[in-house]
Amino acid sequence: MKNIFQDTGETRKSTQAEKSDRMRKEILLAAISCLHEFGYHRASIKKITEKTRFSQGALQHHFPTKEDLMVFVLERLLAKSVRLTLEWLNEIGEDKSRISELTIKWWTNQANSPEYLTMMEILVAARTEDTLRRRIKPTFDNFAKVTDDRILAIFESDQISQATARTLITASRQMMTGLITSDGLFMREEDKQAYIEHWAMFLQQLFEQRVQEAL
Amino acid sequence: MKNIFQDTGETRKSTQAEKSDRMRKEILLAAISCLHEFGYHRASIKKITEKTRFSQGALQHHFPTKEDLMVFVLERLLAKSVRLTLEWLNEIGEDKSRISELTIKWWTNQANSPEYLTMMEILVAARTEDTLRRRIKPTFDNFAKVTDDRILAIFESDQISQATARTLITASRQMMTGLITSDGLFMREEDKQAYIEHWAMFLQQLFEQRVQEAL
DNA sequence: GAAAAAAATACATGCATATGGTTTTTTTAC
DNA sequence: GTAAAAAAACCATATGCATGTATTTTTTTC
Repeated sequence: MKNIFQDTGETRKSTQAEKSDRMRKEILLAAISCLHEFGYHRASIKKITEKTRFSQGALQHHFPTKEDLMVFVLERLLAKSVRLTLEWLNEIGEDKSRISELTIKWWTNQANSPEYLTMMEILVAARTEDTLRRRIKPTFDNFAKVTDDRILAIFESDQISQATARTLITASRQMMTGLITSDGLFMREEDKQAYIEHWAMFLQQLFEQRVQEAL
Repeated sequence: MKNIFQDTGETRKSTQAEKSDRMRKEILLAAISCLHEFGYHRASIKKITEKTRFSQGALQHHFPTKEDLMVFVLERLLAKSVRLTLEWLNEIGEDKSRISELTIKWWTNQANSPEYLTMMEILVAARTEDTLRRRIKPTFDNFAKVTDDRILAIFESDQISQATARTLITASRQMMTGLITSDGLFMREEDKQAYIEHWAMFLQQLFEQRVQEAL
């Protein structure tokens, strides 16, 4: 809990809360690293602990169960993803001729990153872990709603229909998800990059209704 | 191994080989069921065994390690998927006005099936399990090559370029993969269906170069 | 009926989660 | 400033499960 006396004029910071925050941050980074390296089930509490300066007991003081930690990790990662995605959508709204460039950027900065893979690991596990799935559902519903609203707002008075814009943007994200979790496993990095670039160019032309030349 | 005496005139069948085959088939079904229900890591040898009429020792006589079994399951599933996908591509080649209908069919019969989810479970696990990944790589490379060749052949002399056709078809598959493993976790079945139908209609119009009206 | 293969049984090993109690550090109150 | 209280961190361990091995029994094949 934050120090509620912070704005009473006192210069003294809440050391305990600070330490706690720093520890949770360090645990978060260690957990992401392990999930990315070992996958959900082989990312054990022990391995995560070993990547921090702390003991297993200390970690389990903050997160009594592994599921608690995983929910925390997913919420943090998804919050960041929401922020970046909204910024990204705003950039598209400002200048729709940059869709191609921005799609490639989203791939490079988001989809093709350890953090995104980490989210996928947790999500895939959540399919078969009922309580985990129930706990992260609200976070995800919020992500879906917030981004969806923004897409609708951005393409409100556009040539392209809102439904089409939504389908294309959603399809792009899902496609990249598929590309990192399965199809991309055996592809070379440069082939994935080339594929994304082709897709991005294609999207640009669709949004500009110049598809005749594209085909 | 098949009985090499089958065509010597003897009516007696190779009982042992037959039993062995039937057993592997039963194990395959049990493994798919467990992978679908529990995910890769919680689908234990014990649980799989309990879904068959056999003992754990019997199963481990056929598949000494869990990885051996997983490789077998993936190879069988992927072989079936290759067969269905080639049939599907042929249908598209025969009548390109059915792309919309056939895309929905591929979703219903393939992507949105327990077998496909099972493959995804193994694939996601393979990202972080090095030896498993190495063992299934050839199978996957073959899938990629065979389907790619067929796509190129089908769109050889088409209005739409081969590269574009390949990108769209690959994107469709990757998108569906993303839809079942992550994005779709919290979507209602009918919303996923509606989404796919919109995408399918969209694809159809792209392939027929009537995108102007679609937007 | 003997040899080989398949199937069942029992078990050893290792790891992962989570729990209980203990020590240390930090905060609060006098 | 110091003592009590609370929080954080640590340590040891119980419990359970999963994999894989070794041995025995049954079935099949020749």
